[in-house]
Amino acid sequence: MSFRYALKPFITDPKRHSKDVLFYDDKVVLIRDKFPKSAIHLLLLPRGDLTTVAPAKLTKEQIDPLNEYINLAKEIASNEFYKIWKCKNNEKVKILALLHSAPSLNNLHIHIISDDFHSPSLKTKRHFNSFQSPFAIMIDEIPLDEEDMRRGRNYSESLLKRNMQLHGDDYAGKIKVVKQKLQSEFEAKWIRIIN
Amino acid sequence: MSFRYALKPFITDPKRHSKDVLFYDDKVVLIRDKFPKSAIHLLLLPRGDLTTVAPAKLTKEQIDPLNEYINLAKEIASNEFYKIWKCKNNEKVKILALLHSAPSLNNLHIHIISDDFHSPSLKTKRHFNSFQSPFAIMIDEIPLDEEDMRRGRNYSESLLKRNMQLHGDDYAGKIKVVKQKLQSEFEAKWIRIIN
DNA sequence: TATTCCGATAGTGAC
DNA sequence: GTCACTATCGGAATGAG
Repeated sequence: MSFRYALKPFITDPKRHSKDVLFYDDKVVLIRDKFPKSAIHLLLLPRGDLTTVAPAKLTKEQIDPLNEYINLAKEIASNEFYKIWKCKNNEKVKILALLHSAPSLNNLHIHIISDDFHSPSLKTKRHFNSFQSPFAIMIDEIPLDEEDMRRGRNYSESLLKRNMQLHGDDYAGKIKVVKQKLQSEFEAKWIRIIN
Repeated sequence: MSFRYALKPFITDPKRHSKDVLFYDDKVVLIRDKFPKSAIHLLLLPRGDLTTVAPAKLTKEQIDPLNEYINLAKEIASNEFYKIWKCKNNEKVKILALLHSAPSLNNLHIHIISDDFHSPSLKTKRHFNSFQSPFAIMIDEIPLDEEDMRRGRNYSESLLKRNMQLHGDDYAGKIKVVKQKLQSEFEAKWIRIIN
């Protein structure tokens, strides 16, 4: 089987992967991303026919029934985050729910991810842009407009190659600099809970 | 002093560098290249006013008096080569005399080099193209035509970035493949003399 | 185009 | 569109008693 179906075993048999599964029922499976791009990074996997739908083609009717699961997943992600990190100034962690406009894994998966992007697995400009450019389709953007260019694969891929932008600053392709910036921002806000 | 004058000490004081100097008189110094790009690679350094002339601007009147030195240098290079290598089929080693059209070292230097380009110091496409493209000005091409594009630095530099070509085959930028090819050709022809 | 160091970029293969 | 590996490509510094 191709790497493009790496998520399929979790959908078909969540019990077999209890170590990585945080929640499941007959509609969804919630797992930890194997290569987390933030301090907390989960994937919400619909189990039914939805698993074959392209993110850019999702309809309101398809996404609405998932909203309660998305909120649940955000809550679980938040709890997982607070198991490890404590805020220095009483702010709450911000959890995003989004889809990649041109994912490489074929089973539909919603990213549930904290907004820090501070992680050893975030290594490349593509990683960064897949969350910090319009390549990331926020859940509330669904359904995409009929003319949205992210329906086209070529345009979506071009978004991954563009210069990295953070807080309005252009970092070109300097991922090392971006990662240092993200790290110092994270460390300014969060402190690890010793356990 | 800038790296661009790395050859100057040899010209001004050849006695001080006897380990690297194979011949000198009041007109020239012949040294081993510090980063040889072939089995044998020497540099012939004119000592007088010629040391400041750009290779592409050399005149016939300037180069003619050097011809006997060039022949001597080729002879010395050949002898040095045969101290280490023996041909498997009685062919002679071919020694080239050439200049780089846009050298990075400012003192005029004529490369005296065997035509194998089999050396650990030949590492990059630029190295290869500096000898195996028109960037290499053969001694008998001097003086260059007035319209020769190699008089322009931009054009000369572009020659270093072009695809590598060997025996009419295009190797794109694949220096690893080119080096393997050069190595097998060298080993097919020459055998090291144990000493 | 001198080298060297570092980092960004690009192609490949995975079953 | 994934990751991991390898290799290629690209800029910057290089000294200075």
